[in-house]
Amino acid sequence: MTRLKDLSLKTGFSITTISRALAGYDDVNEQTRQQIIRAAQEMGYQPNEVARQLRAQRTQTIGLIIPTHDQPFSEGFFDQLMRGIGDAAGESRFDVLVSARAAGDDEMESYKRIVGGNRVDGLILARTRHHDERIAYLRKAKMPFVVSGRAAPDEATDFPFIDVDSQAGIQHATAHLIALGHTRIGLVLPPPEIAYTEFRHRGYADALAAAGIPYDAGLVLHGDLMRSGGAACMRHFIETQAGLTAVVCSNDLMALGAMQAAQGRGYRIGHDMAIVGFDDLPISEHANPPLTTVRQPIYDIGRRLVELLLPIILGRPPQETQILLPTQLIVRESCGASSSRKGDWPSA
Amino acid sequence: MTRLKDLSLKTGFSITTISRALAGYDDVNEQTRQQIIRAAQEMGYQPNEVARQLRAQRTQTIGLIIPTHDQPFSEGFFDQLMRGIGDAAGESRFDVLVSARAAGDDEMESYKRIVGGNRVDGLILARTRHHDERIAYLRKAKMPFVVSGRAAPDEATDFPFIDVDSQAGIQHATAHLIALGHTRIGLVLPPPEIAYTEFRHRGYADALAAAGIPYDAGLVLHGDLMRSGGAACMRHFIETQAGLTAVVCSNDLMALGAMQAAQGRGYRIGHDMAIVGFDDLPISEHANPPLTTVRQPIYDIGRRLVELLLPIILGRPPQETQILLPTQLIVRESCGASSSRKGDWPSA
DNA sequence: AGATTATTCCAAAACGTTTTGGATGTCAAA
DNA sequence: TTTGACATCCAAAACGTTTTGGAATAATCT
Repeated sequence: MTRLKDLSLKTGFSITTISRALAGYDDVNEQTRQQIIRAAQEMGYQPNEVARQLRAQRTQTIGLIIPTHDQPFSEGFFDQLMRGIGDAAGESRFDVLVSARAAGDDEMESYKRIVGGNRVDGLILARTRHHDERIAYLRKAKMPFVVSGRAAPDEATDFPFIDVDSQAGIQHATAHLIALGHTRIGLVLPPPEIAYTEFRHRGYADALAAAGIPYDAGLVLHGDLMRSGGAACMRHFIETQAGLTAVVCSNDLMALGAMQAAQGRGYRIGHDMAIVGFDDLPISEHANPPLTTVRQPIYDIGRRLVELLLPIILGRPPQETQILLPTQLIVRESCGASSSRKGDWPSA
Repeated sequence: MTRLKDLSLKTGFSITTISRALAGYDDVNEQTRQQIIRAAQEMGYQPNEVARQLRAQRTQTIGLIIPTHDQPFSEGFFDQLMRGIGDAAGESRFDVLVSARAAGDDEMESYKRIVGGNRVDGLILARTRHHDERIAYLRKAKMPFVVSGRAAPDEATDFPFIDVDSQAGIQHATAHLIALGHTRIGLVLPPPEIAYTEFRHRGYADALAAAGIPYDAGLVLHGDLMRSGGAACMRHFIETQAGLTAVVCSNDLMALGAMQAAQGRGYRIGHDMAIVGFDDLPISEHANPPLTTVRQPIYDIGRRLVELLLPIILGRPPQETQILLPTQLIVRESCGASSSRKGDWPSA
């Protein structure tokens, strides 16, 4: 690769002048500049970004560490998030460094290597956990970061985040089922260690309380956010909760798993079993039957994470650094609302 | 952040000795080494990766430039590919630099910035195009790269790649429809500029020829690889090709779009209209009805791209650098094979 | 003319590593 | 007592930039 030194040799000007000419400083003669630019083009000069990074102590790069083995993003989720992040970053000429946690390697090691190793100017965190040690670490390291998802309701959220109001979202979904006549409604939550789990739990409880339906702990299970978890929970419901007619799942993948499991036991989704999900993945519209779900704007979340992070990196943090987006209930067939038998669900 | 210099100040040893102690050289006294390691831990030393990169002229990073605005990856596709890439890269302690092409920015600029800027040790290319200028550039720049998808059949494929045998895949799918009794079968191809388009075209033609069915150019359309394109093609088929009873789509997204369009016109998929796709996205199993499709192992392709690229980067290219993986026909309901009315499709 | 001000250029330092090529001191062998 | 051999350490160079703080020359003003 051509370096400034090569251009210096070729044109006879010093490295300093070459650098300044290309950077557009006005203390270089216009004729000289043209000559240098021509030489740079001829030799196909591209500045060495690594050297720039070292010198400037900035990388023009955003980091994203993705969970992969234990709890991968839902299919269809990462896609959209990454696209939002990539688009917004690209527009500001930032790149995205994606690191998958090496198998057998401690997750924090990845963070320390990337952050301590000065590979990024800022980081995007996904899937907030209780007393998240990653957040504590980043704060101590003074590395700019934004988080997708706030802390659990009983913990302080003293960091910038983008989140959806999933409590209200689940509440709407549950209330919708109640309005359709359901009274025994199951809830499949994410694993307890995930911060947003409690918001979804509360949204469900809120809706029951508003309708005067007693809360039954037997109707609440934790799944693994994957299809298999949703299926397992549904089977458990079927075996232990005879009068149950509807299930709220904390994400679409579990809802799809639950649908399959119920269908496997002879239930007709939207007829003798209602199911709603959360996310509105592209999948869900095409599910069989199409899934009623709580939509969160994943692509947009990706974009806004970057739009929030960049000013923080540049030292101009906006006033609003904690952003809660609304969700939207998308009613399709899996809840039975658009079928003919609306309102006459069997009671327990 | 702590630097070697800080450790030097603290322990009294030179920067050289610190560096060599931590790197495990045997020309440093064991007691000294322990002392240095202890100091490094106390001060939370993390080597500056950027400085390392500059010095070593290696980045331990793989580049991936994703198409985003004009022709984004299918939802569910990038997910899996990225996970395969991330996992395999992580296992070898490589990171992945993902760059989204900035809006209004020429795509080649992204490549030049990343490659010429020395930001990566190697690159993964997706979506080979005809006479792909990216490939020409990378070869000239002597940057290691691997490609997901070979060149079009009439062009030389003189580069390392992983691909699936989509010609055989489409042929199987088409033959399957023929075996079910279909004779007028539509084909929705990818845009003509994509290299693999012609393979899919040929697979379709092969199957027709083997069954003695004449090829009809009116039954072949190009879509945009997105849902909308599949829907548009299906509507066009319905309006212009009265006797058509089946459509082969070049990816699942277009198949889903085609399904919706046909359903919108009153067709019952798997009964009076058969549809098959290509990819086997997670979506497809849950489609309504479940989509018959040609499965390609996307996650595995991601992994193998990395497993092929890394030895090339390290200067030990394997013998086999052009890998063709088999596909698998996944028969579900959208082709009608598993319905009761097998074999009695109306003829044109 | 001499003094000031522009204009145009550049040497050297710095960013944080790793590696090269010794330097220094110690100990055993001659 | 000298000579290697070995153990332990380190100064300096290099990776390719950008920036600092002038230097040299030419143009303009008293």
